[in-house]
Amino acid sequence: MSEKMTSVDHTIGALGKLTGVNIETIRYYERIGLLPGAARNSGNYRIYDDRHVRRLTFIRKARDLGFPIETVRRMLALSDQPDRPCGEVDALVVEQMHEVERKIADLERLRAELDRLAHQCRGGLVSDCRIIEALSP
Amino acid sequence: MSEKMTSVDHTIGALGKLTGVNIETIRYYERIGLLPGAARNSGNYRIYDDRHVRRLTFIRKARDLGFPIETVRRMLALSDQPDRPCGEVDALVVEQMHEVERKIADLERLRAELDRLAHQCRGGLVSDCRIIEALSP
DNA sequence: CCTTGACCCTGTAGTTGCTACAGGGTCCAT
DNA sequence: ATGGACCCTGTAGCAACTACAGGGTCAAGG
Repeated sequence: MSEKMTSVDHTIGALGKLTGVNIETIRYYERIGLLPGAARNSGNYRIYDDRHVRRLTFIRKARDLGFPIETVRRMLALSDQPDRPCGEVDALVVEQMHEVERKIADLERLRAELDRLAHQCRGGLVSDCRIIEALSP
Repeated sequence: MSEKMTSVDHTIGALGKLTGVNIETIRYYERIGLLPGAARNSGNYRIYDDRHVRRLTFIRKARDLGFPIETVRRMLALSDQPDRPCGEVDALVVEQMHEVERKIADLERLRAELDRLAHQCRGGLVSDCRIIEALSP
């Protein structure tokens, strides 16, 4: 017996439901070479197998963590080379974490600024609105 | 005497330097109707006056606070109607603050997730990388 | 057998907010 | 008059999708 389980085939709609990825997005991933092309049935429908399901699930999880597409591409390439050290993968994760931390810091600064601004409203007319004043030179 | 100060004219490059806005961006703002068109000199150069400087400064500050362009457009429209109440302006600021807070919350969740992931690296081979495992189904 | 509705196909254009050319014209100081 | 800095229009590109338009396919019900 093969050690592989029987592989189920899916149309693009079924794959989308399984992975939570929009159909248009799946086709987009194929177009940019992120997800390998699928076999086609007699009516030219894409037919996906379990490897596609695994790969697209990987992509979705990585995207949900905010990794850019090009990084996901590199991660997939790495995951296809089992004897390379794990360090590069780890580095990508750490870099993404720093990126997220930078964004958080930027937004915290914005939040403080907006908070300051919002508290200046005295409910009068635009002509003497502190918010608009603050944005004017 | 007019109560207006003498208005200085600027080319697009000078306006860019004054406000810290890229020249291409200034032309873009004109194209989308955010900044009014400028007068032209005999060589068809745009010539800006102080009202443009004020308006573009307003735009830049609002954009720096993360307000979407369409919101900036509404704010500018409001600031042109001095006898309307300030409440709508305040509402836009508050909504933007909530938006920023939502984004921060999303990113905090990501950061925690990434942190968890990064700490799983044991420095081995890709074939037994916990990070890649975690992203696979 | 035929129809109907859900599904699928390709290809292209739109989104947001710029940024980057290409291929020209203008201004001014030397 | 010439060189370099500046300006013009128009278009295309970026990220990462999303939304059509205008078709073809499939399976179930009548």
